[in-house]
Amino acid sequence: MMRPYRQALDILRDAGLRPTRQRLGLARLLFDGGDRHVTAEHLHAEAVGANLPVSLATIYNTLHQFTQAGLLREVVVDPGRSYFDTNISAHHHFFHESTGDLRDIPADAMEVARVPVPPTGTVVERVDIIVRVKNA
Amino acid sequence: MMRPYRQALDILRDAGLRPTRQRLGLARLLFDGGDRHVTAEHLHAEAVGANLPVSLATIYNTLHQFTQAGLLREVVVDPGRSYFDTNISAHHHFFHESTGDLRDIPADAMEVARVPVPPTGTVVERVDIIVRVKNA
DNA sequence: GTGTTTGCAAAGTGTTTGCAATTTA
DNA sequence: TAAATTGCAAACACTTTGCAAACAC
Repeated sequence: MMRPYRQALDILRDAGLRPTRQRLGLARLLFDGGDRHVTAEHLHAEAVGANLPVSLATIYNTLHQFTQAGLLREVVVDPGRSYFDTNISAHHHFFHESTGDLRDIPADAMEVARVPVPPTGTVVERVDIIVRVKNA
Repeated sequence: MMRPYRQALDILRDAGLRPTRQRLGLARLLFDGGDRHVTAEHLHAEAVGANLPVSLATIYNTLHQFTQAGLLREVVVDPGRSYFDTNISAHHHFFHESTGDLRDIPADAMEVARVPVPPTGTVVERVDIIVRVKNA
């Protein structure tokens, strides 16, 4: 698998982030393959398991840098735990609180009729829909 | 203002919660007046300011007991901070990340067309819509 | 009296920060 | 070599827990 390396390199270049070993490795883990939802802890375990020694501090730094660069999107569904989503296009989420399972709902699978006018002096940044599910 | 006391008492009775001084006081702060959004810290400060000495531990206990009793609803909008909403009917929220301002959107002010089928083995618990706003 | 509730202080989570050592360009 | 990045360990914010004292019934 050589191609993902090149891709990761370009992704970082385009984002103006210096392509360090850690960032390259994390970018490959995150952006190779399909859409992913990760927590810092989760990504850290995965990186270490993939022979990419990274500190948790760097994981946090990187997740925030990637988010700021528009490569990731933070999803708030759980108090006290942040999820990051590699799918940055408009879409929504299913969330299973007891399992922590988070998965995408394509934007066109649901539709919001009439977004209300926001409070004076503010503008809408985005609309997040979380469909909370539990075991049947 | 004597009436709220009676109301708070009944609320606790109906919920099967022993009407202690702390719970009565907090119930009055929360359910007297209109809909409110509070954090634990916020409610604690308010209680202490209202001459109701309560420990933060009790605030947390009480917020969870009230939530479990269906008197409050937890709103997840901010990683690392829990909001509790005294409006327990179906509705949605505006959230201003930089100010922490959280306010209700009446259920009938927006409409979700087509809620997608949840993952196998799960059922929809509820649908939360958060309209994230920022300064214009 | 008996079981519940409270409050303190300690412990726990997930996250951020300061700073010296390392790495990149 | 100069500037950016890493990683450790300490610090943080918020929340939970253990347990003895206080309280409600």
